[in-house]
Formats: sequence, C-alpha cells, structure tokens
Amino acid sequence: MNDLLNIFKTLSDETRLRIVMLLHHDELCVCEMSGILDVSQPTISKGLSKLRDLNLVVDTRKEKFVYYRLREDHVILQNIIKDIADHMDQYPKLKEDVGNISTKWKYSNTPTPIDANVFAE
Amino acid sequence: MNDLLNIFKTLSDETRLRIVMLLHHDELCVCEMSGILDVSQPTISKGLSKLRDLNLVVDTRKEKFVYYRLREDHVILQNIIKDIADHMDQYPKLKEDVGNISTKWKYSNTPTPIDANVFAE
DNA sequence: TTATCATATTCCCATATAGGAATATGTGCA
DNA sequence: TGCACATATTCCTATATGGGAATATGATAA
Repeated sequence: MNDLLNIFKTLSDETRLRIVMLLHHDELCVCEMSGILDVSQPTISKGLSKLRDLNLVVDTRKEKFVYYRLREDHVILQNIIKDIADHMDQYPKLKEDVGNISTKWKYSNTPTPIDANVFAE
Repeated sequence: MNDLLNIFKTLSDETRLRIVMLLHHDELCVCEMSGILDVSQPTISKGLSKLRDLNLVVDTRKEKFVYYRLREDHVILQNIIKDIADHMDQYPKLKEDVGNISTKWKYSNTPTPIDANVFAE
C-alpha cells in the first residue's frame, strides 16, 4: 500500500503535481521546467529527486542538460494523470503550464537557461 | 487546483485511504470502521471530519449511529477509487479491510460497539 | 586546466499534521 | 432526569516536509 500512499503524497504537492503534468506532455530538462513553472531550480530539482526515488520518472543526460520523463509502468499513476489531463479545463493553472511549454520554449531546439527567462514579468 | 491537491493529500494518509476504500463498498458508521480497521474512534472521526470538510463524504444519523457514505459527484476521485478497487490484489491490507466488513460485522443488523471487538487478537 | 553553466545537495526554518489522551457533545432509553 | 453509549472536539507533542539561500558536484567548451 505504501507505493499508493507515496503516489498520493507526491501528487499532493503543487510543484510536483505541476511537474508531473508537464512531463505527461513532454520530456523536459530542469531548467525548462524551472522557467515554465516559474519555480526555482532547487525546488524543481528536489521535486524531481523525490519523483525519481519513487521510480516515477527517469532521467537522461544530453550534453549539459538532464532530461526527465515519466515512467509508464505504473498503471494507477498513469490513469490518474490521464484523468487529470481529461479534465484540464477545470485546472487553468495546469492547463496554462502545458501551454507554456510551446509558447515559451519549444520554438527553439535548445533549452533556455533559467536566468534568461525574459518572459517573466 | 486546490481540490485536486486536497484529494491527494487526503488519500496520502493511510487511515483515510482505508476509510475511503471501505466506504466505496458500504455505508458505515464510525464504530464499525473503528472496529474493522482496528483504529481508535477519535482517529476515525477526525479522518471522516476531514473528508466531510472536503465534501467527499456525507453523513446521516440513524438512531445513535452516524453513517457515512462517499459522495459520487467528484469524477476524478471516483475514477481513482475505482482504479484502486480494480487493482485490489496489489494491496492486501485494503483487500483484507473490505473482507472484514462482512466477516466481522455484517452478520448482524446493528453496529457492534467499538470495545466489543472480540475478534481482535 | 579553467571558466561556465546545469543540476544536485545541504542547511535551516516555518509550517502542517497525525494520533493519543482526555473531554465535550449529542442521542436514546430506563 | 439520569445513565449509557456513539461521536466530535480539544489539547498536546512528535514528526514530517517544502522551499529559500548557499554551496557542492558534474559536464562542457575554450
């Protein structure tokens, strides 16, 4: 039952929930997530670290960047994520986050450094 | 997004998760849940109180007993619960809890007081 | 090798929270 | 009215945890 409880505990934190929903749409590196969510790098990194400990994400280094993606072998988590995605209209912030993936970052091939986030206001 | 986070926070506590999974199968009163889960009455009551605050359960008084049941109007919660129920084999404790509903209590019509739980060993 | 950048980690603190023990509230019955 | 029982609440404490600031680690490029 602990894996279940851990999944819920993970998703009960706003930052981690937002990370998970981002990763549901794209493989992303730390600096991208930090920029998209407008959350500090250590906070993102710690969130991912917890997700990794629970085997919910996998990371791959590509050059200077470490890309994270969701593992797809936990049925219940997958279903939960899909449920949320299916009801995204109820969660504007999550929806906006996903929108910001392309708006802010995907026009270029390389991740944009955190402190070059000229879009923040 | 807060309702989502609250749902996950609720389910990340073992006692509350067990309560929710019990209520998925039956309408039950506090003393029954206390006996079935072998968890103290205040702990059950506090768990239910939190569930009520979040509008996840409804209570009805019948004589001396207050019966709780799950509300069925939160789609995502419903789906999550159904997912867990569909994978109950992975969660022996939750399965056992549900089994104990009938084994311990349902042979009689009236709830059995907490301290009359002669089945505990 | 050194500078730079991306990421991870550590330290610290404020805050949240679960549950035990005791007690209060509420209900029905004698 | 008073007792017995079911439930709710309060008080308390131990514990967990999220995030900021600073720093360490690791990789790349010049």
